[in-house]
Amino acid sequence: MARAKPARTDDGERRPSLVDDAYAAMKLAIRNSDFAPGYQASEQEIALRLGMSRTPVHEAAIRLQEDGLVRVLPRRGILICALAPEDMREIYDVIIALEGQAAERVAGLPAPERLRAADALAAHTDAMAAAQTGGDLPAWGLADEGFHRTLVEQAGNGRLIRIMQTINDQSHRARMLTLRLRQELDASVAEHRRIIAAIREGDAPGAHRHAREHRIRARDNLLPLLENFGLRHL
Amino acid sequence: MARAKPARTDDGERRPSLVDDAYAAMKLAIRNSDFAPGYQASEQEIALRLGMSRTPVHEAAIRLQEDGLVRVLPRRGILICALAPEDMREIYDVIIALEGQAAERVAGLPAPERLRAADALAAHTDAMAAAQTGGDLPAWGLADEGFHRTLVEQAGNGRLIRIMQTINDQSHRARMLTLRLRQELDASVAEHRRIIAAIREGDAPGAHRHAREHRIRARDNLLPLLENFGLRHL
DNA sequence: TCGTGCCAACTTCCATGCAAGCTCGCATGG
DNA sequence: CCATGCGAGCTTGCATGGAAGTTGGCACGA
Repeated sequence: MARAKPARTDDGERRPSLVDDAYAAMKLAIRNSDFAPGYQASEQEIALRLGMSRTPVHEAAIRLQEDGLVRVLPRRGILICALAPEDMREIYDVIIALEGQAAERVAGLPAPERLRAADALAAHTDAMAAAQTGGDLPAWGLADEGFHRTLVEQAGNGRLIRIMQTINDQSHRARMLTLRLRQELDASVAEHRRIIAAIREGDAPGAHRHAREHRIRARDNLLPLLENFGLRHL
Repeated sequence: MARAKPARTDDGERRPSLVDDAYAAMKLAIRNSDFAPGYQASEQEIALRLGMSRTPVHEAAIRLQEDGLVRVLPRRGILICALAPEDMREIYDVIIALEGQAAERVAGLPAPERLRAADALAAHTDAMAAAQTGGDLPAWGLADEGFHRTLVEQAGNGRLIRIMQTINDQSHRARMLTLRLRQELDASVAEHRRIIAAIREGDAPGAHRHAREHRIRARDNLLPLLENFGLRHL
């Protein structure tokens, strides 16, 4: 007989605690800019809104602070972090290094695995091309995100995945803002295809180089946009 | 008149809260293997030992879990994480990528700054050479650590620094264990000097490549040691 | 008008209480 | 002898209260 409230699911995962709920809710709110950067909320207020007491909210705030999304100011509240162009430079430096490494790893996989990975990456890239001809910008963004997430996941390095996840959470708002300003969507598709080709051939250094250069070009397109539009913090 | 218990120091830093104390104490205990990997402690017990209540210990445990040093098992206690050789492979992948990027950045700095950085790096490397001829292994380890920390710090990327700090905390125990097993200390000194030379010349790609290859070689020396000694978890 | 000091309201920090979940050992029945 | 059920004692999850720190506005004096 199935238990009504299993403390663990069958695969060993814990059921979400209130802390997890608060963490997820706050993270989502920050992603969607329901909590705008610079906004200073009190734990009490958030707890009330989420229908729980202050404790789980406080603990979730600690985790979010560790993720770099908020700052907990002692006795003053929770501050939603803003990003300056300088932060985006930092973030891109990390992305450039780690995604290049991930691509190299994927290209170094045994043939069956790396071909499967290449197929998955190609599917995302095809979706990008389709969205581009259809003029569907959100779909393009989603497919692009899928490509990069898949690339990192296929490298099979849990720490690398986790770091990239954190850094992507930080930069999500900036990506959304600049999506409609970018003029070089077709270049991305072409570069993705070069990365995929290198992976298919098992050309690890080539995959590394192409992934790296793809992100470097994206950075060099993005940073001027942010600075010219005077986005001191977003 | 100076206040007895300033809430903030003059440069805007917060005074350590009990949570910070607990975090630092537990982190140190893990570093020193006072808490051995695999050990399962109760928050109550740690709280008692540190002379505080469970709350700050619990919150510190959340931060340590975010750092990957412990796992908080619901209603069962705090488990000190162990590292398998597989984890070290993951960790080295991240180090290889990020330290290469850091070296590139430092080499790309304006001449005065990068020469100052090179001098600092050279000082650490000289200390390594001296410790080596003197047979002082702990001093060698400390100087080596100083070199790599300086290299990353000089790149001036806060996120990169933070990530490397976290990953170094994770691998600290493994480094200590293998320090006395390594046979190639002189190779490290030579490779460091190559990195420094590239930085002095402002040769960013060269600095990147040398830093990368230095860490790749170190990994290829280290991983077999761990596996041959049957260190399933440490 | 402007500067200064003080107080009230609000905030988090931390201790503690209660409830619920997990573990392990013992008793019980096959 | 072995399997099973059950309960005592342990653990943490979460709520809440008191204490202490921070802020902002208002009254007061120059």
